[in-house]
Amino acid sequence: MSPDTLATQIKREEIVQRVANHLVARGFEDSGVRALAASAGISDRMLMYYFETKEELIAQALLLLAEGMAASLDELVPQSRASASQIVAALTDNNEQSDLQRGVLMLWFEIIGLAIRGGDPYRATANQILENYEQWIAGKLPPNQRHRAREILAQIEGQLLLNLLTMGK
Amino acid sequence: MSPDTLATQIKREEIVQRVANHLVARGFEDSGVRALAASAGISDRMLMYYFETKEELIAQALLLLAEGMAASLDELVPQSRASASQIVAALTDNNEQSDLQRGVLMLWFEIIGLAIRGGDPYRATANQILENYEQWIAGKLPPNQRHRAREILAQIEGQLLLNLLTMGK
DNA sequence: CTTGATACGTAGCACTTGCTACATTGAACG
DNA sequence: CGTTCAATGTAGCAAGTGCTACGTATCAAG
Repeated sequence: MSPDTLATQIKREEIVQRVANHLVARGFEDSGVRALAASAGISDRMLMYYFETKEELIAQALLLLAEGMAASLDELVPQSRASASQIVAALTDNNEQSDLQRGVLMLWFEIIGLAIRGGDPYRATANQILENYEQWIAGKLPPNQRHRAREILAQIEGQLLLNLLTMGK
Repeated sequence: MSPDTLATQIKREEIVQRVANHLVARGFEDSGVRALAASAGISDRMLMYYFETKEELIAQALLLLAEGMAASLDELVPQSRASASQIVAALTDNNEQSDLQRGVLMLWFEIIGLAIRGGDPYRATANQILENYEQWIAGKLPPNQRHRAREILAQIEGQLLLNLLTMGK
C-alpha cells in the first residue's frame, strides 16, 4: 500500500488523468489493469501500489471526467438564459464534435450500460452526472420553465444516443 | 458441430429461448458460457455443440427478444392514430411495468453500451431494433407528423433511461 | 553507518474466459 | 449383427483477470 506523501498524491493524480484518457479513447473493453498500467506508463504492480483496487482507480478516473464534462457544458451554452430548443440543439449538434467529446459520450453510454443493474462505482457516477446535468439545464432555463429540465435532459440523452448509434451507418 | 435435423433445430430454439430469459433476468454480467448452459439445463459442452460460437448464440437470443419487444409495442398503443405525447406517455409510464419489461429494458441499455464502440453482434441488433421502433412510431403518427418519429424516439429513449437510472433512489 | 520508509521489478497465484480433444452411449439402418 | 452417426460426458487448454508475495534499490533521518 502506498503512503500519503505529497509526491505520491501527485503521482496518483497523474495516473488518474492518464487512465481517464485511456478510458475515453478505448472504453471499458481492453481496460484490464495491465492495459491501464501501460497507458499510465507504469507496471501493473505499481498501479496496485498506488490504488487499493481497480475499482477505486476507475471511480477516481470517472469522477475526473465528470468534472471535465461539467466544465465543458458552459462552453457550449455560454448564455445564462436559453430556450429549451436552444439547449437541446447546442448539446446534440454533432457536426462540431471533437474526438474527445465523442469519446466521452461513448464512454458515458458504456457507463450507463454498466450502471443499469446497479454496479458500483458506475451507478453512483452516472447518477451524479445526471443530477449535475439536470441542475445545469434548470439554471439555463427561464424560471417558469425550470420544471421541464428533466424532460429536456431526456430529449438530449435520447438524441445523443441515436446520433452515436446511427453514426458510421 | 451439430447436425441440422429437425430435432436439433427444436432443441436449439429451446436453448435460445432459455438463454434469452437468462439475459433478461441477469444481464450480460455473469453470462459466460457456463452460466448460460446451466440456465439452459445443459452442459457448456453441449452449448458449443449446438452453436458454433457464443456470439452466434447471443445474436439469436437478442433477435428473439427484439421480436418479442416489437410484438409488445402494439399492445401498449393499440390505436392506429395517436399523438406524439400519447405515444411517449404510453411507452414511458413505468407504473405499470412488469418485471419482464423492466428486465428487457435494462438489457436494452446494456446492449447499447456494448454496441456503442461497434461491437458485434450488439451494434447490428441495436440498430435493427431502433429502426423497427422508429418505423412503428411513424406508423402511429398522423401523416403530417411522420417526420417527427425520430425526435419522439429520442424522447422515449431518454425518458426510459432516466427512469431506469433514477429508480431505486 | 545503520535504520526504516518509499518506490519499484519479477514472478506468479487462483480464478474465469471461450473453446476443444477425446471417449462413450444409444439408436437407426442396412 | 455390425456400422454409422447423432448426442453427450469428462477433462482440460491457452489466455486473460485482479491481485499479491517477495525481493531490492534509493535515500533521508538519527
